[in-house]
Amino acid sequence: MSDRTEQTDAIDKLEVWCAGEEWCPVTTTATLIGKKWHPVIVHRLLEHGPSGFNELKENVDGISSKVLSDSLDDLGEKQLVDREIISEKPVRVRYSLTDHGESLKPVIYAMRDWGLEHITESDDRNSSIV
Amino acid sequence: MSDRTEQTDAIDKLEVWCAGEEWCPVTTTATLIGKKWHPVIVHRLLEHGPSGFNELKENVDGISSKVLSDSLDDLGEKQLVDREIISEKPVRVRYSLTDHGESLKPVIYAMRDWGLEHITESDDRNSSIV
DNA sequence: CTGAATCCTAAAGGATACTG
DNA sequence: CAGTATCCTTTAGGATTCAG
Repeated sequence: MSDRTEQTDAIDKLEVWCAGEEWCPVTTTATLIGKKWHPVIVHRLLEHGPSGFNELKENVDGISSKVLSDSLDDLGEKQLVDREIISEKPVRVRYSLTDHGESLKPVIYAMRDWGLEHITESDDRNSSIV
Repeated sequence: MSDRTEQTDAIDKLEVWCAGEEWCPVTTTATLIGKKWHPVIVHRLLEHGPSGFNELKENVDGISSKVLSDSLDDLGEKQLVDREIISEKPVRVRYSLTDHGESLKPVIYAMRDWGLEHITESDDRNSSIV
């Protein structure tokens, strides 16, 4: 209902965070996804689409319930991820990216691409990425 | 001299970090620049080119000496930033991006672009990015 | 000017167990 | 299935001071 209000709050927080300088767009983004698991979670949601809790946990791999839960809360507050209850009994939930979250695609994919290139570099030492 | 060795070490660390899964390129990148100030530091070096310590500190703005120093050490270990002493007396140092660090440009710029778009949204509430 | 050394606090992350 | 609740450890970050 009052999702406009919540969003405004989130944006206010950002402005505070970026104060001290003629605010920095890089910092803005870093603040949102600069947690250990955030980029991976967003990536998995981009790749696999809307997912249940445990499904997501499997895909992320290595994350504990608590941390995943915390991370999803945080991503929710930041309007990047949406949580939808799709069944009461048994409880079934579906996490998906909001439009806002979806818009991070270029960032996440840039990260993915960089990772791809630079790990390859170690396997394939003679590749000349230069 | 043995910079090849150091680089191999850094990459080994990454591989360890990414173990537990058929390694994840997103995580790889997140591990490297997923610290509070790392993206900003790299960004400033991209924008302003090679910089002295205090110059960099000014450009980053809001960071303490200790944290900047720690961050630069870390970025150095990861072969993203190079440190060069250009004068002994008085001590003058120049930090610059390695090729490796320079290659992060698309990632950092993707972050910057996202930040630009999504803060504008708050100033200019009626803009329809949709 | 360029940091290193200390000390401290807050926050993030993780292990484990349990619940509706 | 989808979490919460605890508890604990680690680490990041920050303030301040000192030094080459």
